[in-house]
Amino acid sequence: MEPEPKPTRIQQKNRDLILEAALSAFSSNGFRGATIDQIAEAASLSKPNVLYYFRSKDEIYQTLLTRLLETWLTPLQQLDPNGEPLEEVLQYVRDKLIMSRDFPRESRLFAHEILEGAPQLESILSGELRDLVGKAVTTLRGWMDQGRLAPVDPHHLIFSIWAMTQHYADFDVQVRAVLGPGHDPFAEAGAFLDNLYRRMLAV
Amino acid sequence: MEPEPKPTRIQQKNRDLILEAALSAFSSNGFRGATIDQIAEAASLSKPNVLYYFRSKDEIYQTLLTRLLETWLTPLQQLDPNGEPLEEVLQYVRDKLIMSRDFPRESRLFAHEILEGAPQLESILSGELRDLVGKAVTTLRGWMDQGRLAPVDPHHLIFSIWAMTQHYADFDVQVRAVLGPGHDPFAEAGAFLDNLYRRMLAV
DNA sequence: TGGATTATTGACCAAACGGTCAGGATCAGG
DNA sequence: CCTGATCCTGACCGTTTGGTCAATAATCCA
Repeated sequence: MEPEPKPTRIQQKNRDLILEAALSAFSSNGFRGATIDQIAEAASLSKPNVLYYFRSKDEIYQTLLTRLLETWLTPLQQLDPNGEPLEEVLQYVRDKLIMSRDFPRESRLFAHEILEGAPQLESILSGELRDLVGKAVTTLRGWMDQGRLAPVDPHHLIFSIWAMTQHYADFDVQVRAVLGPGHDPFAEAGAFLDNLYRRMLAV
Repeated sequence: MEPEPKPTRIQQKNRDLILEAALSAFSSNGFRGATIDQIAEAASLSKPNVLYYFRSKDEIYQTLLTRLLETWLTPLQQLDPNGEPLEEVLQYVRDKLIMSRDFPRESRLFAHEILEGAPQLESILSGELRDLVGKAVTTLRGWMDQGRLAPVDPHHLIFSIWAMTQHYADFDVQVRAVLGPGHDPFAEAGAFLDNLYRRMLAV
């Protein structure tokens, strides 16, 4: 095993700077579209200096992706089997919409990765993610069997929540262009989705 | 005005070949991720030959995008104000889901473009598209005012349909990874969405 | 069939890109 | 204040990429 020395103060700061800059770059241009120069400039570092902290562009991307994945999946884990079914689902929808509003770059980063066939995430998708979703599906199906939630396909219920909440981050330009000025997409979406899932899931 | 000579047989064939190859390349790698060599190989042409038919990579992309946009927006225009409200909406959902199933590359091409801020489409989004959506919104609102459809925000109703149907094309890898083998995502989604919009919109 | 038009390509170019390296600046600890 | 470790950079390298061009091949039509 390698000693794995603890990072110095400067290392901490610069690694964070780089990852922050990389998040912006990768999320708006995809992996291939983003350049190290771009990241370096956004982080106010020289290109060789960026490559002093990360061995390659790939390593920056990989680090960013895995570091963000956990955060991204947290809300789904908070679905409480002992809670009030409808309220639990609505809370999940709210959480996901808030994440789209407050962390649109993260959402777009994952969107890019999946769109391009998820070369880095494939194993996680059909591993950790599948298990996590599996648990949620069991919980949801339990509620439906008990007659506390209208019976719908639980997998597709989850997909629908992902699709509709992330849409407001990933397709933000389109949403705003179509709505025109004088709209607050996220506020309106909050009300719309609350109503939608109440109607769909109320027994 | 330029004479604009009519294309020869060979021009017709090779332009189509190139656009077909470009659709595959751009949809799976985005604009920057795709290369002219890649397109040339997929079209079984040499790179200079590709550039003989299109002046630049940009021109290929632009041509592809505008040529596909009309097809992409057709279903929304078919919303008939004189039809049965619920049935009209359900038909639109069905049409959009079929397009996701049969033309996933087109869906991903647009997804990439919007994700990256829609540099080429911005004017269309807040022009033609906004108008088109505006008409549909008027129709929907009319139905709701007449009490023939449950009252929901028409704009976000349309967004929800886009989000949920295109999700199955754009996030195909994720959907399949989470579902595991032995599933037909599009068939299941068809039933799920039919039920969803019935429950949401029934008076 | 001949000559003009159209189609095709190998060789090439400049810019952008990911990455390396030797050497100098800075910093932390004794 | 010295010394070793960490930090930083200008110059450089090989490759990829978008695009050009002169020359050759195929096609068309009078």
